[in-house]
Amino acid sequence: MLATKLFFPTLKEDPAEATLISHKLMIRSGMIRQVASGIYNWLPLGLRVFQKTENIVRQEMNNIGGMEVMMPCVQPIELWEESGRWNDYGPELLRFTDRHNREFCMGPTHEEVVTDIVRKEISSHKELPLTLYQIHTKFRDEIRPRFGVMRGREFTMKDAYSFNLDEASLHESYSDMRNAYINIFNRVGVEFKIVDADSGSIGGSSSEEFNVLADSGENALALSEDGSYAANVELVPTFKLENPPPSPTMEMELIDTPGIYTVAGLEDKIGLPAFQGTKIMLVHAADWTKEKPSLIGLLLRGDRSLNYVKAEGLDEVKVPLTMASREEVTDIVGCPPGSIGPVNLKIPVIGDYEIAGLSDFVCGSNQNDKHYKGVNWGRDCPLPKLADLRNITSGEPSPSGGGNLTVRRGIEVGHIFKLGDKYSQSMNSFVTDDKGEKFPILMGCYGIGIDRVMAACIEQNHDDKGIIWPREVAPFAVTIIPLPLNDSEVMTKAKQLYDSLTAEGIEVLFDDRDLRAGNKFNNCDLLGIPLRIVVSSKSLQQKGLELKERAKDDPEIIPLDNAMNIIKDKLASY
RNA sequence: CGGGGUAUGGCGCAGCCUGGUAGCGCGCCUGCUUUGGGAGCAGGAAGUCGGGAGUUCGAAUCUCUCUACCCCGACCA
Repeated sequence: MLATKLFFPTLKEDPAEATLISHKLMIRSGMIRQVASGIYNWLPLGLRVFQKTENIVRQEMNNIGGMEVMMPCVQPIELWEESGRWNDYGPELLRFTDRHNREFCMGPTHEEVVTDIVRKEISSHKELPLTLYQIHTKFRDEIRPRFGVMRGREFTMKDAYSFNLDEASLHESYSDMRNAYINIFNRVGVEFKIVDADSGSIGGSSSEEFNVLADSGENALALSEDGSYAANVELVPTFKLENPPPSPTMEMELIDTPGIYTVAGLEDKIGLPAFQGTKIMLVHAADWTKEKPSLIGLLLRGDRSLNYVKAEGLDEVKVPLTMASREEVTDIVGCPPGSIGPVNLKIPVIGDYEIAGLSDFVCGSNQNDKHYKGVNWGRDCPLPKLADLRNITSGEPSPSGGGNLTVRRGIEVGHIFKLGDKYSQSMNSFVTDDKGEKFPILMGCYGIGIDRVMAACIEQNHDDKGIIWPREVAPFAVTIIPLPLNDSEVMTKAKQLYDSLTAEGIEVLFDDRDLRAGNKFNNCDLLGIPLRIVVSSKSLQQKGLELKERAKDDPEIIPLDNAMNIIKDKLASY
């Protein structure tokens, strides 16, 4: 490919709309441009990387016997009513009507449609197991799209679905898929962790997430020292305390705390350590209705954060978890949020296990601008019902016993689920087994966000000059820069090398643009192409070429007559 | 949806407080020089100042309103 023929509008400066490094670099290198919030154009250079990523996924899916299909983006309401998700899925599901006033949605995922295919066409156990997949556009009307294609509304997902007769077969499909994912992410060139995960709105029994480790990640992962335990913090259990709290040493006392409505505020202004404080979150109770709002308080130690998944697991709490509005709190409790506490609170409270260990603690007084200090369970306020409510933090012991946990950030790029018979039951997808009995087909579903993988890959592979693409996803393997353009020997040799590499199936960007060398070098670094070859009159005098790896600082001179082999070796080792 | 912010040539920004001629850098076009890490000089083109309404002799600037985009929170590949 000649650089003069490639449309890749690069930017010297960071675009104003981007904050995340991968987002900035994708725009600056001319890979993508935004069309609307969370919706992007893929320009030629971006699409090259996109298709390479897609093809790695496709190859690995085919390797485990997956069969590619393509299902529609637009899906009818009927299928979603059957599965029950027309109600369960919130405003994230983009719904609309056609000219005949029939209702449709843009598919955020394809369980319903794929189940519909299978229930109509498969009726015997002899036709199982079956794995279907597609690489296709999805639409989720995210509340807040951000970070470029990392969290877009329109995005591309590889979604695979396995259909199995029994648990053993499901498990086999699941572990094949798991291995395929490991191959995929290794080939894409990202460092990742597989963690146990919550199965969320998709439903199903067990699931694992593939997370690319990156500080910018939205997931928090708990990893044990010895590697024996890895889970999304949403899932990591905490336990009842063994020991009773220390004996009280203080009397309960009402103190003035004007303008202080947060634990951080107490810490700043009256020097209270956050772990001596408490906080209470008021959420909608299970029997909450608009007409009759009823709330429940969730009490945590001041320095802890509420775990939403655990909270939603409580019978008393409305799902999805909804924080009470300021008005609801004021109406029901009699004072606005920020000064609420368990002493004489009029609504039920569930406390995190850990609060049982507190004595002489500080809490809100249910009067504005005042807190209690020196509060003790039993004497001043009954100990509430306890449950596991909080997120684990770095340094706590692993549930597996394998040392302490470290919490790290990760970008979720893949998720695999055992769905079981959730969709088969609700959508009536059954097969007859060898004894003539009917069983619901067991399903697994397996997703990879293609766009997200690319962004995550850049998060892990860049420097201050630009992207450093891993070999398999790089838009080109090699750039050739002839210097100067008007030297006929340089051009001849450069062209010969270009032709030889191209003939070997190696993708080369030939920079024939009439630009200064510095422009080309900087562009080349920005685009992140693994190998750069400079053919110059200077190096030709020594019968050599200059070769520089993107990931390394210094170039080397390689002999012209052996250049092909050296380049091929370099690429092979990349 | 709650909170915060931004909107001015293609891109990045200043100007707004204190109303009066729309400016800078990069990019773009022409010419000359230069030519290994985002060149120099000279000349040039390009802006409904996000939309609408209002105040005013006069609005990028003040007021109201709408919209879009970005950031922080609840969602997920």
